[in-house]
Amino acid sequence: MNINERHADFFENVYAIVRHIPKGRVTSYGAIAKALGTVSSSRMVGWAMNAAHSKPDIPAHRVVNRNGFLTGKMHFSSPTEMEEKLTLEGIEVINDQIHQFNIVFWDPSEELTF
DNA sequence: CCATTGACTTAAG
DNA sequence: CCTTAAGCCAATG
Repeated sequence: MNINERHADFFENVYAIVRHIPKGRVTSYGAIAKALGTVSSSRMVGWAMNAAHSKPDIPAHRVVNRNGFLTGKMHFSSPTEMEEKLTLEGIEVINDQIHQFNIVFWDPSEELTF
């Protein structure tokens, strides 16, 4: 592959996983990064999400940090959009944090059955 | 081109 | 248990 495709591949990988997050479930940046084998590059997952705005069907609202906080809510069209969408999917959000995060958490590894 | 920042996480003190 | 440091790497000034 070309040297220029090296980061794009990572981005596409992130998109693929995020798209596969089941409705009513959430995951974390680190979990995605870990699934890609680059657990230390969890920041790049967040950056990929920022770039994901140009992509359709990317439920970025289902991706939160490892504490279940909606750290990225401010990056949406509306600061409340992320919270609203999660609530509509049956996820309880309290004070910008996902309630029972450990229950609704979705491990990307399950979808690694490519 | 160098410095700073950021939708993160883990480890160490 | 709470606070800091460091690693990560692209983007922006």
